[in-house]
Amino acid sequence: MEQTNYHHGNLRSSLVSTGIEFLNQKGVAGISLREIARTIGVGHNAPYRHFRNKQQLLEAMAEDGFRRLKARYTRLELEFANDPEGQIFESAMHVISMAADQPNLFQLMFGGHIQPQDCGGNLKLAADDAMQSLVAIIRNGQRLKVFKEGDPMTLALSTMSMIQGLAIMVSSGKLKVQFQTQAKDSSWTGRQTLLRAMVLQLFDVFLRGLKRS
Amino acid sequence: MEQTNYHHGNLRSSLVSTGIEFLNQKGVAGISLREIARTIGVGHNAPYRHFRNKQQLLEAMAEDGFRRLKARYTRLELEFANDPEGQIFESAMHVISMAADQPNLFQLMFGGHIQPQDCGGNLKLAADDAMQSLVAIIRNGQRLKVFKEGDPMTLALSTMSMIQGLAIMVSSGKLKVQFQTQAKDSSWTGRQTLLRAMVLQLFDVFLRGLKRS
DNA sequence: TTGATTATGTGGGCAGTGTCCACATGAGTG
DNA sequence: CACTCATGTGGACACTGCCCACATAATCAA
Repeated sequence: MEQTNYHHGNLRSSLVSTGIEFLNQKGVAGISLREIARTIGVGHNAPYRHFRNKQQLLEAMAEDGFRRLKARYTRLELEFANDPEGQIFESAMHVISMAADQPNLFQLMFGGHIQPQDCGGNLKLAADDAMQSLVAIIRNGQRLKVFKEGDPMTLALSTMSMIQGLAIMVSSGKLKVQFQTQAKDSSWTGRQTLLRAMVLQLFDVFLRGLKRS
Repeated sequence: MEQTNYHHGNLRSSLVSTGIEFLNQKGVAGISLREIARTIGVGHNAPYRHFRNKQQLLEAMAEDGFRRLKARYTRLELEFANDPEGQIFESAMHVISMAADQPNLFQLMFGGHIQPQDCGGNLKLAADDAMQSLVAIIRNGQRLKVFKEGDPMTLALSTMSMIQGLAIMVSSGKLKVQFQTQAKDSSWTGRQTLLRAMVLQLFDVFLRGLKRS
């Protein structure tokens, strides 16, 4: 009897998870507190015991996404130690494949639906952590003479922008066409390798620069 | 008597423009067909004579944004002829300052709220035009030996990603902090020059590459 | 054990929304 | 003038977020 869902139980987490399900299926605009409560099998007012607003539920869902993102970041940071280029590319790849797999969640996280200053700092930290990791990676890469010199913050912001941009293009479907038409193999791993190849090309421009010489 | 707004008139364009006003003030989620109709002074069903859906009104508003964007693009393309780097930077600057001035409109245009394949191709063209312009600029820059060689489409996609990423960071307020705290001069031109300086720094990383030499 | 307090879930209700419907009105055309 | 068609009107329905008072289960003090 793990989940004592009789009359009480682990709501809140149920709300968040089925919320994310609905998010993936019907987009941010298609989310309804009442419908979530209905499918969980609970009164239409139960969610208000765990979230003050619909907005707060959305923030909790986004926070869940940020948390997963950060967990993976730190794993990659260890896995590719002493390979800053690998660290950065794999981080980018992770964000981008998340944008490909769960475009709506990505849109919720980065589309301006969330105002980090509203919720109790909990979310703001999660969102900033990625930035902190990036700065650290850049700094390490500069020490190893892999990345160019200069203000690490500026370099990190540029890198973040590039990653976000790629992810946005993927999540909004502007890149999907090209790597879907090629994809005879429609399995997840198939799509993943194609996506990887494409991002590799596009990210290389960023690493080496658009200008000549 | 330009606007015969008595019983008939130029609705549709009124709907779009006051729609954009509401968008700027209250965000995408805060837009209500009924409220728009109410403030225009028209029945709550009048909009349905011009748009099948709320969605279609949103698309029309986004299309308006795309149109303005493209108009500026072609102007810049002429103004900075034979200066591909200038063309690209000014294009980026334009997108980004739009993201700064009207973050909600920008979010509507690129945040996944619009499915270009839905509306009658009219919007899809407007959105793709920017891409076409970029490819042309890149090609010209390659001819002038300013940009590196390689598939122009790939280079254009990278550039587009970088621009989008910067714009997203600005519109979602992740960069606002830094260039607002510095801004003693809070006038539009003041903010604009600060924004310009910041983007210049960040974009330079993209032009020269993150890697060392 | 018992009794009170707190956390959690329930139903009713209200204003507001998007969308469908039948109807009204006005402009334009034969 | 009559007819048609584009455009605008009010009514209605299901649905939503959120507020209220109330019910129930868990927790804890005595």
